[in-house]
Amino acid sequence: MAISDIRLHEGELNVMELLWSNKVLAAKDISKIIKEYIGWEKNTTYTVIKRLIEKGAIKREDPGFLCRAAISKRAVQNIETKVLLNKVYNGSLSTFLTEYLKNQDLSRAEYMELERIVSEQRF
Amino acid sequence: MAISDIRLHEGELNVMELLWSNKVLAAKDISKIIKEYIGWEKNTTYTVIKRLIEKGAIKREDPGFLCRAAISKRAVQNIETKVLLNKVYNGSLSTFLTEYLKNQDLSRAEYMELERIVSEQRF
DNA sequence: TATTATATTCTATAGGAATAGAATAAGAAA
DNA sequence: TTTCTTATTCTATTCCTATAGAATATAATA
Repeated sequence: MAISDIRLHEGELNVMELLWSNKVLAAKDISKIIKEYIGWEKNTTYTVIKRLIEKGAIKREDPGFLCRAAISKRAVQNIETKVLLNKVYNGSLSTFLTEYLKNQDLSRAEYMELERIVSEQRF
Repeated sequence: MAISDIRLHEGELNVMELLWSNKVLAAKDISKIIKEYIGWEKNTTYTVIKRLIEKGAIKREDPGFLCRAAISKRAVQNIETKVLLNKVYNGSLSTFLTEYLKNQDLSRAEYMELERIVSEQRF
């Protein structure tokens, strides 16, 4: 599966977020952390980890059942964003901005923030 | 179900797009159009229409099994966008712009277009 | 009105996602 | 090395999506 085809959903992101901030984590520790913060039974976490490995989003290293992200957060952001743009904005970032901003009630300060972001990125 | 809870997926959007551009359409016509453009069997389309009615995205009017969108495209765009922002951008539009733009290789012209959009919306 | 065609509903299958119990394997402790 | 605990895998349930065949109802027409 090409990286650009890897789609992750809510549940899987819980695990990935941990890996994105921790480089490497043992499956058992992931399951403990998630048990604590999200409440999943360890089995649930293992099942999700398994699927993430199958999808190619996690690399498993042994011994220790160590998990390492095999896809960057940035890549996931890009994929998900493209999916959204294609889904309801005609695939276009401009359309997105035009339409979405219309519906938001941003303050003047927020607009200035956006302007700043756009112009900064330009360089 | 509150409108803001209505999430639509690809298949359902095929139908909704038709309704957003046509005000009212009979189910039978929707099924013909979709059969032609997407290839779905009429039964498939009817099943999807049924689900959309259950979800509250379509209002059915009889006689004639007329369908009318009960949720605007704008609303769907907003919902889906919020979902994306929450999913991978921390719920923040600024984060989205910052991160996403980093990964795009936009031309100078495209940036100017974005700047224009943002500053126009401001008024 | 009997027949045919079309519209509509019902039912069903396969697959993915969410969730976790049961079973087993491996490591720690006695 | 036996026992207990923890880690890991297997199996299963429910729910949703995608898809459409079969069945029925309705409308058109001969």
